[in-house]
Amino acid sequence: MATATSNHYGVLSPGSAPPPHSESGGLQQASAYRDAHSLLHNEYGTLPGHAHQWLTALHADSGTPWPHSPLSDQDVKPVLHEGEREELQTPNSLQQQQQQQQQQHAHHDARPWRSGSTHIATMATSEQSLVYAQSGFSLVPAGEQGSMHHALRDDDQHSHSPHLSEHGPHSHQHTGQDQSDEDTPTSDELEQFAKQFKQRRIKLGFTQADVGLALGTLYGNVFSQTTICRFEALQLSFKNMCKLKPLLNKWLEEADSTSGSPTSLDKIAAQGRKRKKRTSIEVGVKGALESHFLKCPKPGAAEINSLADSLQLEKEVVRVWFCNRRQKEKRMTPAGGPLPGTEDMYGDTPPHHGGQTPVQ
DNA sequence: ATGCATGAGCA
DNA sequence: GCTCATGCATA
Repeated sequence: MATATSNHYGVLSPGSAPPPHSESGGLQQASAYRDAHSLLHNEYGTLPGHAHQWLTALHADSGTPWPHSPLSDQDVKPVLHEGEREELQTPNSLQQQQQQQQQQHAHHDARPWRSGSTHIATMATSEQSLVYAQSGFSLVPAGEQGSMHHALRDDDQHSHSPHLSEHGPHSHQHTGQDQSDEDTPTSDELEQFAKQFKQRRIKLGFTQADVGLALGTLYGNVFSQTTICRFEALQLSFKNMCKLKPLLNKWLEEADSTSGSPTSLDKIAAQGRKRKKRTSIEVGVKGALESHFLKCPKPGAAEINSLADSLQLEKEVVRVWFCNRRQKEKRMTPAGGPLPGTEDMYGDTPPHHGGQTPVQ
């Protein structure tokens, strides 16, 4: 509302926006294609020169990696129809995430997610350590990271929302790997689940976009390919992961049981809101921004102004860039995740891991 | 898969 | 104006 720069929306394509998902019929597509695709596609090659990533980013302000509370939701998407599914409609949350913000500034209790299975004493010394710790975990098979896993702290799995996202009349599960779909999962569980989810999804021949749409038909909450992708890649906040997990879990069950039968994939998806054209920030400029970010991850308005001025960018662009940058820091998995040859950063390399395809 | 963007809710 | 959830557009 404040500075709605130069974007004007209101352009809607009522019911037209053709989602070219000509694949959801159950043909071929996804499986093989996606496989190969992602396998040889580690394309964050656009990185200008920031190899430092998360390791260098330590700020004294909000050191805590994931200061969120694992439960709560806020979004009640306006897309649901009055005849849809009532069981799953996320109850309107009143107090979402603001509390966390305060908490994260106020303190940082070094409480690991995993309820006391291991301790993180080694890193609890400073906030910086926490940052390191976070970035540290990337691709370790769940269950092996006894030496040093993420020091995550969630605060309140109780503060509100009695129970929300799921709890349908479902009481069956065939997968036999999941047991917690109603309590707060640990980061390990999330990682594990994400992995299995992706695997199954591909096996069943669904694309990430398909799943996003299906969630809409199942729960009235549509999600984009992006979100599904980020879930699988653990690139969401812990809280967000927790929220999506039950949904995706349910979808898995659905997809599995109805694998083969025509699933009614309808549902409108796009209510076109015209976006501002994506600004492409040049590598040089990006580098400058990152430099500033390292020094000051939270520049004030004045600083943003001068920065924008010297870099010849809109102030809004700079502001958003910093916002996104900060947000990125808080994700479960930094970005790119599995770096080649970086699996034993801590000398804790287990002789083996898992037994299936690691990642794809 | 990811970069930039929008918007809700809050301070 | 921030955080946080989310997604269009794009590499």
